[in-house]
Amino acid sequence: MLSKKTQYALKALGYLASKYNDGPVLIAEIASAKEIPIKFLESILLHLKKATILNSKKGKGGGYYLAQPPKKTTVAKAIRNVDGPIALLSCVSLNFYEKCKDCNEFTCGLNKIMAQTRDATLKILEKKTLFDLIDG
Amino acid sequence: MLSKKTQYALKALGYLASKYNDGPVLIAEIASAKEIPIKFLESILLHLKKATILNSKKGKGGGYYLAQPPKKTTVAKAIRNVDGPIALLSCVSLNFYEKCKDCNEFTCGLNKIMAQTRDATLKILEKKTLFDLIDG
DNA sequence: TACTACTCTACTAAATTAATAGACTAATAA
DNA sequence: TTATTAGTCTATTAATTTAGTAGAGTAGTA
Repeated sequence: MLSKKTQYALKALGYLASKYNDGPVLIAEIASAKEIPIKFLESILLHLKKATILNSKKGKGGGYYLAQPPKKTTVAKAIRNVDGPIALLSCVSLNFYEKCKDCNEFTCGLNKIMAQTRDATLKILEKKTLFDLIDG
Repeated sequence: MLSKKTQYALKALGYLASKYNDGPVLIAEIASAKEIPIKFLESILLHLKKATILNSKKGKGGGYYLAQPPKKTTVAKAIRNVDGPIALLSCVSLNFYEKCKDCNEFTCGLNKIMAQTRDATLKILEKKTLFDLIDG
């Protein structure tokens, strides 16, 4: 399951995608539109900015906005940045790989199943973008 | 990511699948073969028994064994029994559904994406069985 | 009837997740 | 140039989940 934090992140990104072209959006506006605790959202947005998914503008008229057009950022990238691995096991993760301490990946039945699952999941999440997160 | 508990469960089930026809297997044997803390494994196996995935026999010559032939139990069923939902969000879970408090499922972009992901994942995990967990 | 092995309850420790508080810094517009 | 607005950052806390441990009890089998 995705963490609450990731759900908040995706909701916020969907909202910002829908407001793309409207200039910076206040944290407070996103928080109230999507019912996210404002301070928690603040840290999430900051994190996404460091990941170059978002940009921000300070001062009056400032706020957060997508660093690129909505269709340029995949949902997979967003999830990985907040939650980490998408795969169900570290030993089949492409971006957060870690070897199992005691099992041989060439003979491990579980490894094979989870690798297939990962592929099926990524086939979708690597194609979906922030544009697809816009409600409608 | 699957919890450690679920990983242990799947490893143990794979081991029992490989020993199907050999009669009951001792908890201690499974634990040492798969490097699982024995007391922790004990509680996992008991849980799987209550879920009718395993049976056990007490006394000398006793132990745990699969309640059905390996190909009769799906990996999806095993995961659900230990970890709970396979879907990435409760609002798209088939077996552990819970409504999001504030979003409309018909218009929610995230919901649609996650439902697709769930379908892709289940297409695999509902077909794979404990037989596929056997190392080789 | 003694031994073996599963059963069950309760507890604890560690890690992760979720959320909050508050001081600080930078940009903007008047 | 200064008041205001809004993002930045650090630290802390609370809640929940996960992982693992201990030990007494019960039941089946040879």
